[in-house]
Amino acid sequence: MPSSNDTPKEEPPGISSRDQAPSGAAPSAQAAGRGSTDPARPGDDTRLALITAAIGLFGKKGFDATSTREIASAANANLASIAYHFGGKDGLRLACADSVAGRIQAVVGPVLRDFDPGDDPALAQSGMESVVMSMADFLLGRAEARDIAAFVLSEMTKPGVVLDRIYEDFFKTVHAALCRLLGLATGQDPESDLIRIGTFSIVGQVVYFRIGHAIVARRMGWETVGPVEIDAIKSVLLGNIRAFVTANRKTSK
Amino acid sequence: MPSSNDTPKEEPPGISSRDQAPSGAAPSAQAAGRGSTDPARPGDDTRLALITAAIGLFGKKGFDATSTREIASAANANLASIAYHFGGKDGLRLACADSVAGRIQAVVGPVLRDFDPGDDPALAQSGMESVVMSMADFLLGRAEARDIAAFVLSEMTKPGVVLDRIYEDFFKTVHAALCRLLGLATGQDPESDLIRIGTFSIVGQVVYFRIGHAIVARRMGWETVGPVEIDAIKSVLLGNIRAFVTANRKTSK
DNA sequence: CAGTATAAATCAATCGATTGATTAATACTG
DNA sequence: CAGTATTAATCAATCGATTGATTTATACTG
Repeated sequence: MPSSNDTPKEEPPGISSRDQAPSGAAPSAQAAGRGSTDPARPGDDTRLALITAAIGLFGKKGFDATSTREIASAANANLASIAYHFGGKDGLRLACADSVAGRIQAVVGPVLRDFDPGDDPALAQSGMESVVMSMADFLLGRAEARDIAAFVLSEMTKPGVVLDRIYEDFFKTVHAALCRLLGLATGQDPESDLIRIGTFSIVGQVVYFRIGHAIVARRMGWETVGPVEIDAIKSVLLGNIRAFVTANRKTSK
Repeated sequence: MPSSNDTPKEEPPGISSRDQAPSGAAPSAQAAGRGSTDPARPGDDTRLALITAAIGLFGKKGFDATSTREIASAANANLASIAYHFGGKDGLRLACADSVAGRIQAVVGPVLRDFDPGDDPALAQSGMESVVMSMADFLLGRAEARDIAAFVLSEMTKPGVVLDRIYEDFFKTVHAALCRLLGLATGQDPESDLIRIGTFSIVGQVVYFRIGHAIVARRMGWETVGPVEIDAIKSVLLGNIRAFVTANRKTSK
């Protein structure tokens, strides 16, 4: 038995590198539902169940308020499986960040990539509007999205590895794409302070209605935030986007 | 030993009712720095130190991630003093909410109360603008305000007694006052959905730049968020307010 | 295909450390 | 001295992590 046992034991899978989308042109079916064909390793069930349960609990109660026993119980898994699959609670948090970033990227990525406004400002504006409206639907509407959003937002305030990853994988790309649209719609430089900050101010509104939805609902006299209430919010958001474009449209010169 | 020991023990001071601003026309010096004159009970030093330390730690690390020992140590107080003064960790959280609500109310309350735009839309708009600009300065600028804001925002997501109190003491009043101004500026009904949601969308932008300041700074290439960067944000926010008023101004009719 | 060896994954049980809370004794103050 | 306030010490409970054993799935061999 050698004494220089530097590596912990036998390196459980996926504690140091990314877990999903392992290589460049990987089979995209891995992150999705249930790959019954090829790369369905037996432990992936537990992996996914743990991540799903953790995102929900982290979003609802916060990271520190959620115990590993709670997560394992919600995922119908054993307590030790967290350490086995993710190296520990922090590894699970990171895996949740990857999962969230990957899922959102899978939804919003193709839309932003395939949508080419050319040089048509009106088309760019309508693209911007539809993206923001989709964001609002996602953040305010679906119950599963609430957990994801709450998890991301809880990680947004505290700097760390999770924030780095979410930023690189999601925020940077999406924000830059939106700046392209808004810049084209207004005729401004997409990377100007006005457009970059303006884009933040627009998406910030959507985010706020998720964070403060309890306060908003109370002030509005809403018992729940259903489709009708979401439409009311979206109506104002849409007006704000158009007001921004109108107010900041560069005169032809 | 009696068996029907319903009341916990001997009811330490201030676990059930409000502690600060006990009556209506209370001396406003109590919440402020150091009342060396009259109602300075000996234990108030520890009380205030605990609340201050707790707000800072709750804001920075979150409620659940902050231990009572950490708070007591930061406040140079004994661990048991938390239970003595506030009945427990949850009581301290509630006292923090009271303190925050009281302090903000003391700052923003008189401004909103004494400012009477009459029926001048232009005056109402400039009032709205200055209030939002002050909010931005407070939330983005001062370091002490960051803890307060972070504490409030961390409590905003999870319903509970703290949220109730903050809402009643702060959000409801301020939001209604802002709606008056925005309604007058646009000529719309201050309690219409448009104005109420629109007001949320405006203050939501300010809040977002506090929550997402790490992401914003990274995307903008800012190393720190100093006065220059705050001015850049405020410039866009000001433009958004004016764009909202312009876009939603009711034609005289 | 049968039989064995290896690896991956799950399991119950337990570890030391830390949590919030509580106690009894002491110090301060008017 | 009486009441308020602070202190050190201790409580049961729970935390994240780890262990060794066990089960399950895959690979190898003849």
